[in-house]
Amino acid sequence: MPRPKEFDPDIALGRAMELFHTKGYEATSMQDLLSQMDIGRGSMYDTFGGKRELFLAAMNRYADERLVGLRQCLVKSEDPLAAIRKLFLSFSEPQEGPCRGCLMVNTTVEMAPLDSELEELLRKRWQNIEKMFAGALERARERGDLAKSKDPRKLARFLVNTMQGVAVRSRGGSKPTEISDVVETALTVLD
Amino acid sequence: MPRPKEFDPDIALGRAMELFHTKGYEATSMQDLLSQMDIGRGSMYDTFGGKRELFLAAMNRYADERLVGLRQCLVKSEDPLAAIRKLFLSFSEPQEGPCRGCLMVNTTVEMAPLDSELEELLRKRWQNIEKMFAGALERARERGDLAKSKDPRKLARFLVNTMQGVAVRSRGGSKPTEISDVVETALTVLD
DNA sequence: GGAATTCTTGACCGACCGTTCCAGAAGCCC
DNA sequence: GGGCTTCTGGAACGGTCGGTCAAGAATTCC
Repeated sequence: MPRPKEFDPDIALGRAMELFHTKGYEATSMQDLLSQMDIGRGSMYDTFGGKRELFLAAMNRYADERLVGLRQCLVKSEDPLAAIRKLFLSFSEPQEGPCRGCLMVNTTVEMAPLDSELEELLRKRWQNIEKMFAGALERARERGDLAKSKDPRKLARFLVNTMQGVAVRSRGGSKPTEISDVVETALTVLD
Repeated sequence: MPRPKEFDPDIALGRAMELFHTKGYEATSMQDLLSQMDIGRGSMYDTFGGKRELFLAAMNRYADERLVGLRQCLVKSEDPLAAIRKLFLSFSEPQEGPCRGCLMVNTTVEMAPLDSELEELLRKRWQNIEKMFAGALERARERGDLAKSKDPRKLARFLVNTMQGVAVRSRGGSKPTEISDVVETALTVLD
């Protein structure tokens, strides 16, 4: 039997995720990561493989967590339209800590055109989110909360686009009132 | 009198701008820049100062050009609302070359939280653009093309947010039809 | 206790980073 | 042409990059 690891890979990955979220891929050095994860170089390369692999793992974990959150908010909700409204209005609440935006958006902007594998991965993730919104909107339509004339998929794409824009603004340091203006206006398309 | 430069700083800056636009700040090396700009190291540092200064110059030039384009489209238009519609619909036209998005959005995402000087610069730029939209919407309202109940500044923020989202999607490799869905839906808030 | 296996630590690697510097070329004025 | 000044090209700088590797510590099985 092998000697057990002295650190928890999940915790270390979580710390790496935070760092990538804050600084992006290129601006984060291995030394940054190692000191933040509090493990040695060897442990890092043995466990995760390398910087790129570590980043991919962090990205996927972030996306998974976001997806779970959205699913809980959208799919399991009894009133999908109200859930969407609540979700978007929550974007304009002031958040603790520095403005980091959304790691998926940050990565799409920083790396998608330069890394076709990552681009494909992100495309599927965004599609997945879009489908979740489309499903919720479809349910809202069947419940009679959304006009029959509306196209759920088109609306879903629009909502995702609004989220992406808000993520940019958020990372740019926009004040909550500005974001509030945006989401309130965006939500009027559901009326 | 000094010996004249053998290269045109404007052209060199334009080439640097393209490279930064495509690859971002961190992922672009001085060697990349020098070979693309086709000048020597010394000339570069004498003329522009360094990588960061070069980037700032490139950013400002890009923002200036974008601003001029928007001004021509929005401020000088006789029918502001139609101009806005035309502008946004143009986003969904297929574009030549690789998907690079918008340098202002890319920089906001990559660097704003890590560089307070750049963050402030970008904030002013975005505000400027927002004001231009707000002005056009105000004129549309006075012309009777926009309902009196609409808030031009709120709408302007929303439109800028939509642009930012579209820039993200564009850099992520979205197809024109997807972007078309987004802008068509977004434009319905003007009705 | 001894052997086997795995984990940890940190020295070390070549490559590349952005930057500096200088010798020489090239233009202008007298 | 002589004397400036500026520009050019490339060598060289220290530092840091991501990654490798080996020696020693720690754990389990026999």
